[in-house]
Amino acid sequence: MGYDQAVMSTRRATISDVAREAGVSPSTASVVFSGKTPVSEATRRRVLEAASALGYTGPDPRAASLRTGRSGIVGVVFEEHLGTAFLDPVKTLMMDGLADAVAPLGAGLLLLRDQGPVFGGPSLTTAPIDAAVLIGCSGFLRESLDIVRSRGIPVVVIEGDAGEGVPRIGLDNREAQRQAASHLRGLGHTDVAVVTLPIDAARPRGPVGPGADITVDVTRERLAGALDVFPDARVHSAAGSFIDEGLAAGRALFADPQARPTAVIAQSDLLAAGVIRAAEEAGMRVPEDVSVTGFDGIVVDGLAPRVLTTLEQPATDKGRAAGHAVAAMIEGRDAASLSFTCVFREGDTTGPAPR
Amino acid sequence: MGYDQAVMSTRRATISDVAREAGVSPSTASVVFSGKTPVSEATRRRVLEAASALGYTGPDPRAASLRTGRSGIVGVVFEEHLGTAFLDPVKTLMMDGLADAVAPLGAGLLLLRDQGPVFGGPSLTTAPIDAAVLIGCSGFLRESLDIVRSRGIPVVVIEGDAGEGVPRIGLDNREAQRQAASHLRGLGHTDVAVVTLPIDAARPRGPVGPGADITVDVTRERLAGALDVFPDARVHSAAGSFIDEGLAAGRALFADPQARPTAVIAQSDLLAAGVIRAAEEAGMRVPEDVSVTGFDGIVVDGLAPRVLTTLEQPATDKGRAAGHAVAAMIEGRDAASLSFTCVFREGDTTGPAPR
DNA sequence: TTGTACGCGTTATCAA
DNA sequence: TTGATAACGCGTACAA
Repeated sequence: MGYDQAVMSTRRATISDVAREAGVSPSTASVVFSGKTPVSEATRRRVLEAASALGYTGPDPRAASLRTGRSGIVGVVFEEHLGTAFLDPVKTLMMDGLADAVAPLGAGLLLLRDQGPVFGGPSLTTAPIDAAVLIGCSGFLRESLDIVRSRGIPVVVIEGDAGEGVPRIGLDNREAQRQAASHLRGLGHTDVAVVTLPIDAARPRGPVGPGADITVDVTRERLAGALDVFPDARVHSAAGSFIDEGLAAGRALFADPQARPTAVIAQSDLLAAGVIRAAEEAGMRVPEDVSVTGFDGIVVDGLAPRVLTTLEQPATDKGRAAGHAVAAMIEGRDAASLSFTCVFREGDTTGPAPR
Repeated sequence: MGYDQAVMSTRRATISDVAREAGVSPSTASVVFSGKTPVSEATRRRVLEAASALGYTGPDPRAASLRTGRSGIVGVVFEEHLGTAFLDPVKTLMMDGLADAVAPLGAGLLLLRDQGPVFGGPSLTTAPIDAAVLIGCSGFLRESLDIVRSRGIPVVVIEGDAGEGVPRIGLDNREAQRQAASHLRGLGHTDVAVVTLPIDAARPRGPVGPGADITVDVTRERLAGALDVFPDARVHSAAGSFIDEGLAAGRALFADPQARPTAVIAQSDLLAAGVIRAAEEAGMRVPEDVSVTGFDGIVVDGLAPRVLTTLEQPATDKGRAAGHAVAAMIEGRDAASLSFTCVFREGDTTGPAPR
C-alpha cells in the first residue's frame, strides 16, 4: 500500500493498476470499459469500484488510438487563417453541412491550417486524424497530401484538384462565371474588369498580369470563365473575400475617370458589395454607369434594397457531400467525385452598357 | 530483401524499419525527424534516403502523442449541434478570436459536441486534447468535465460556471439585461414579455413557468436580469437563436389582441428581429405599439433601416481571452477568470409605452 | 554523435 | 467469461 500510494502520487493510475486492484487481468478491465465483450456483473462492479478508488477515469485517448488506429477525428484543412472558416459566409455554410454529415459518424472536426510541416502545431501530417477534408488545394497542401494519402487516410477535396484518386466536391465555377460574363456581354458591355479572390497564399493585392501564377483553384477557374468571354479584361486581385477588399479594388479600378470599366465581375458577393460602394463613392450609379456581378448568392449586409446579380452556389450541400464522402471512405466504401451547379440570378446591379 | 518486401506489403514501415535500412539505430533515426539533437549530415542523408525508399513519411502522430503526452489539439465543446458554431454570429466571432489566440500556440481546434460519453464519437473525454474550451457548461458537461480535469487537462469556460478552479470568461449578462429592462421601465412599460434562448439541452419551445429548471447559464442569467426589473414578465423560450424562432415566439405573444405586451425583451438580436417581424405581421408598429430589445449587438440582416436597441457584447474579445487563458495554462502559468462588459446601445426599436 | 533498453497505456487475439 | 501475450510506433535517459 505504501508503494501504491507512492506510485499514485507520482503518476496517474492506468488500467493495469485498476486491474491489479480489482484482482483481474488488464484485458478484462479493458473490456469493462469498452463493452466489446460480455463481462459478468460481479467482475464488472469490482473493476468499476477499483477504478473509482484509484481515481481512474477511463482509457487514455492517446494510447487507445495508438492501439486501435482510430481517433474519431476528421481534419478540415484551410489554406488561410482559421478565422475564415468562421467569417466567410460561404465557408460557414459549408462547415455547417459538413458538421451535419459527419455527426452520425461520431467524429469531431479538427480545424487545421496548412502552413507546411515547419511550424510547431499539428498540420495535416502530424495530427491524429481518421480522414481529411481539404478546402481548396494549393501547392503547399500537395506535399502534405501525399504523406497523408500514403498513410491510407481518406481524403476529399472541396473546390480543388488534389490529384488522381482524391474525390472532389466541385462547382462549375468556370461555366457559371462564363454565364454571368455572357449576361454582361449581352447587355453590350465590352470594357470589363474582374476583381478576383486571392490568387495565392501570399495574397497580394493589385493588378494581375496575363501570365500570373494563380495557385488558388477557385480563383483560377472563375477567372477563366470571365476571360472566356472577355479575354482582355483588366484583372485586379483582392487579399480576401471581404467588403473592404472589394472597396479597395473598386477604388483602384475607378481611380482614373478616363478609364473606368462599364462592368465589374467580382468573384464573390462580398467583393461585389465593396465594388458597389466604391462606385458610389466615385459618384457612379449602379447599374446605370457601371454594372456589377457577384458570386455565391449569400446575403450581404448593407446591400439592401439592391439585389445583386450573382451566381448562387449550394454551399451547405457541398459541405454535406464532403462529409458523406469521407464517411463512406472511412467505412471502406468508395466515394465518387461530385460537381454542383450554380444558378444564375439576375438582380438589379446589372444593366445595359452606358453609351 | 524478400523478407523486407513481404513485410512492406503487409504493414506500413516504421521508424525502426527505416533505421535498419539505413544501418543506424532507431533513436538516431528518430532524432533525424525530430531535429532535437544534432546529427551528422551523412547519417542524416542516409536515414532520409532509407525513409523515402521505404515510403516512410514521418512519425505516426498517434504513437508520437502517446509518447510525448501532447497532441497539439485544443478542444472546443459546444452544447448544441456543431452547426451553431458556424451559424450563430456571436459564436462565429468568438471562434474567430479563439482561433486567433491559439494560433501562436500552433494548436488545432477540435470542434466537439458534448453528447455525453455514450454516443460513440470523441467526446470531451475520449478525444486526445491538450486543453479544452467550453462554450457554456450545463449538466451534461459537468460530468465529462470532472474526468477531463482529473487528467490534468487545462479547461476554460466561456459563459458558464464549471465549478471551482476553472477559469471563466464571462459577461455581465444579468446586469446588462437589467439595464435594458430599466430602460423600458423608464419609458413607462409595465406589461413586458421575455423571449429567451434555449433553456436546456432538450430545447423546448414555449411558455416558461416560474419554477422552470434552466440549465443554460446564459439564458438563466439574462432572464434574471429581466426579472429583476419585471418580476411578473411572461417568459417564452425559443429553441435556438434564430430569426424564425423569434418569429414563432412573437406570434405566440401577440396571438391574443387583448393580451399583448407593450414591450418584448429578446435574449438575442436574431430573436428580436423575429419578434419585430411578428409584430409587423400582427399589424403592430415598432416602437409605437410595442418596443423590442435585443442582445449581442451584431448586424442582423433584413432589419435595416431600423436600429435595434440592444446590448453590445465583445464577442471576439471573449474568444481571444479564452485562447490566451488556455495558452497560459498549457504553458503551466495560471489563468484568471475574466468578465467582459456589455454596452447598452439605444436604437429606434424602443419607445414610450402606449397609453 | 550514436546505440541500448525500456516504457508510454492500451487492446486484439487466442487459448483456457 | 476470463487471462496471458504480444504488439501498436515512438522518444529518451543513459551509457558508450
